[in-house]
Amino acid sequence: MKIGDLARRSGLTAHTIRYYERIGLLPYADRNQSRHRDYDASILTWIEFLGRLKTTGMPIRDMLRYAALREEGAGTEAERRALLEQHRERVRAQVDELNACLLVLDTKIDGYVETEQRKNDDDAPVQNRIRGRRKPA
Amino acid sequence: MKIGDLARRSGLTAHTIRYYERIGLLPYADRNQSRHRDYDASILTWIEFLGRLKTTGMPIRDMLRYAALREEGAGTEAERRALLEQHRERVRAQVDELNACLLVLDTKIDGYVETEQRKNDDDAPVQNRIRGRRKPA
DNA sequence: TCTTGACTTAGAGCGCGCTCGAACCCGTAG
DNA sequence: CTACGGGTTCGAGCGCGCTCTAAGTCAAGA
Repeated sequence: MKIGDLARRSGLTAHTIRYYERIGLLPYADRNQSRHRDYDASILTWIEFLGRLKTTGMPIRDMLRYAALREEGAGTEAERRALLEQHRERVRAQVDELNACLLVLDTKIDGYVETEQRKNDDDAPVQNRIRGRRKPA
Repeated sequence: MKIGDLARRSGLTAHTIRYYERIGLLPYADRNQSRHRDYDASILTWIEFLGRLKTTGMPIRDMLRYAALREEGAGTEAERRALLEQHRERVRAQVDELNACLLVLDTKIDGYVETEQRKNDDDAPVQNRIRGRRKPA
């Protein structure tokens, strides 16, 4: 598979794939006789996993640490596991924080909903004007 | 309240507070006779809300839009509400995505746990060597 | 009076994660 | 043969969100 194909299949750009290889996030790719990168489909699994790490906010320097352990191969599993477990805790905390923010957003939005309702009340005929908040019938 | 106090109470740096004022995220602050910014405690509520928007990944340009509507005052509630509702949907999607990533992380970590167990099996005395994966008794 | 320290402004600099441009090299279709 | 649509390397540039420096002002305490 050439870099363009991998780009299409991975969702990254060829530029980004080269960049990732340059910094060590992707292993140095085999080249064909034209010195073009020639990928095995298995790289897609790794790119997808990197995407998960990225989505969950892991900085590239941490991904690099993980990638380096992976390159080292057997014997680094315990450290890789520890890295992922730490990261998992951070992500869980992040989810909790986002959920807390969602509650605040809900409250704020409810406030605007009530503003809207008061506005509708003011527009309504006199016999419907009752003090305070109220659902339309 | 002076900028240093606000910094301590808000968790932002004085630099960042001035930066936020410069770009319009914070309203232009009143100055005392020494041209120093003099804040009312109510600004803390707004800063805290900005923090929520930031935590949930809203880019500054979008916060600016919301801040501008807020400055405009009455009559902009519907648009502010719409902004927040759109943002809430994005945050919900983000939470879903993170939870999906957490599942993947769990799976990956489980893989390493099993690697570790196999390693322990190999270290164990012969009578405990049973083929395949297995919990310690 | 003098020192200290927090404030002011304008503008430069930085770390991150790409993103792109320049100049060049191939292989294939017309 | 030539044009084109990929690929290559190296290095510069960019958008974001701060972060910091320089040079100066001001008020309060020793």
